[in-house]
Amino acid sequence: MQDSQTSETTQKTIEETIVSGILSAKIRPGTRLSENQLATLFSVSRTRVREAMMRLETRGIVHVSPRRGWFVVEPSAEEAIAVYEARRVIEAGLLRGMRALTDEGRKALDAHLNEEKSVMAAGDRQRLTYLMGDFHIRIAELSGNAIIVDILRDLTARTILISMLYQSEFHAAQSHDGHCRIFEAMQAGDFVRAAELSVEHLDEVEMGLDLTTRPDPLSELRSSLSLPPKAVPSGPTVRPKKPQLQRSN
Amino acid sequence: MQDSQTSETTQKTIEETIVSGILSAKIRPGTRLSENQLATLFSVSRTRVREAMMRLETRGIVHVSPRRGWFVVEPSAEEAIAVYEARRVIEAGLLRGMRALTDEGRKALDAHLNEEKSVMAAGDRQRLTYLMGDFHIRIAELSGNAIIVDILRDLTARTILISMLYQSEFHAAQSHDGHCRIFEAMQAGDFVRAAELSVEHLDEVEMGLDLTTRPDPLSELRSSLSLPPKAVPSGPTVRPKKPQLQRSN
DNA sequence: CTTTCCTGTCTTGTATGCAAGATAGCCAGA
DNA sequence: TCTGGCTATCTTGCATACAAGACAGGAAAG
Repeated sequence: MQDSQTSETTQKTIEETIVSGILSAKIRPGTRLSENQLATLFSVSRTRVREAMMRLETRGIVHVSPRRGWFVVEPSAEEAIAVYEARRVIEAGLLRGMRALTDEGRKALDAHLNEEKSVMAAGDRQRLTYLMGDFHIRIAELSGNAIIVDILRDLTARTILISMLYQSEFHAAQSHDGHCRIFEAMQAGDFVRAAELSVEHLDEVEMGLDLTTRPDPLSELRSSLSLPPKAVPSGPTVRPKKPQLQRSN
Repeated sequence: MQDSQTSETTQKTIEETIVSGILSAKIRPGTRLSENQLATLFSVSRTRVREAMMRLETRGIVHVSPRRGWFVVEPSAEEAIAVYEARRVIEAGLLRGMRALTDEGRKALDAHLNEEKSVMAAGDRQRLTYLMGDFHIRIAELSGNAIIVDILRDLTARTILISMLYQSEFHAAQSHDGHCRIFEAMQAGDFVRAAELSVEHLDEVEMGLDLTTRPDPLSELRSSLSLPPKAVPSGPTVRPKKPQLQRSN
């Protein structure tokens, strides 16, 4: 938008570089992000880097271990479940509320699915990872609601980190199929069906994870000794929580 | 949570103080938040204050005008619409996905609604504003999904800022009624109905706004001169957007 | 060989200093 | 009276210096 400002551009660049690195699976969960290294890399002082890190932290993408360093988050199994649930809620709610698919929207999604197909054939896995996540963001963009787009972008980034941690093999064809079916329902104007398909699709992907694989081999020991978990989860929780939201398909 | 750490507590305190100030309508949109004043107020250096501001900025709650100062956001009419739409999407999606209301959940909501009623009678408007927003957060908490709770908390804060800008009179009784109806549907186990009622409720509140009232009297002139808008909207938008999501009732 | 402790180094945490833009108020000139 | 410009002051932007915790590696003691 306003690229005339030199100042603001840099911080956003650091943030967006890291986010897009995650979105295309170039940055793994747990990656250390040294303030000094990033500072020299972007030719700025640590101050600016820190600001970017703080922002990314509130977006749930990085995490700081006090006086040890910044790390790309490694979502726990519980967090993984929460992320998928949040996506189901938002994406289903979004599709269900849609009324029509414009011509440009149809074209954009069609082009996207074609690219998915060709990149899948070409075997460019990083690009494919990016596209697979981006499909959902593109749907959000159709709604024209920037708030939802931003939320889903961050959730998608976390989803990709989750895949890198818990996904043994990448069923790209299956995902692509799911996307196509959602698109078909949308084209048919059946957004209720599209919402259902979206939930099913996310379920499929989630089911493809092995959430028993612990990214932190010490976590079991840690919890049995009732030590604090290694990562600060998300934002502050004010009241105690009693979980029980269920699948809606 | 982890109150043992002195360090981390302070930043969160600044952030949460401001957010809860907004949630209870004690802080108006457009309020200037001077780094120096906050620093002396919380007995920390500007550095910490800045970090809190950066976080609040990514949460869409404050906004910085370069070298002029930090301000609590004054959502434009377009942003206001987007916020309500996002809330409809998320809250409806959430309720629709719920399966059962636990006993504690029922009690919590019941107690909440009772407090709404008594505070409404007592006429404590700030507390009432807080409660009216908090009802929706409490529903999110029933899902046990911390991600959704955080998202809705921030959206609720923005909603309250929007009310302060565009709401001529506060139809508290109507809102309370809406809450009660949602609760009844939930108790009856009819979450589809609860979702519909939630959308209707948000529609009602949104309809009660006068979105033609410009908070910035110069905005019309500004736009006719095609100057940039006075506030940086939300996060970065990567692709151009074509708006058209519609009401779902 | 094992254990313990110590110290050097690397990390973030925090404060502070200075730069630079924005603004308001005043003063001078017409 | 009105207009233009200058300056004093207040704001954030950014870099840097130093504090302090974490950790690794080695030396010394058993």
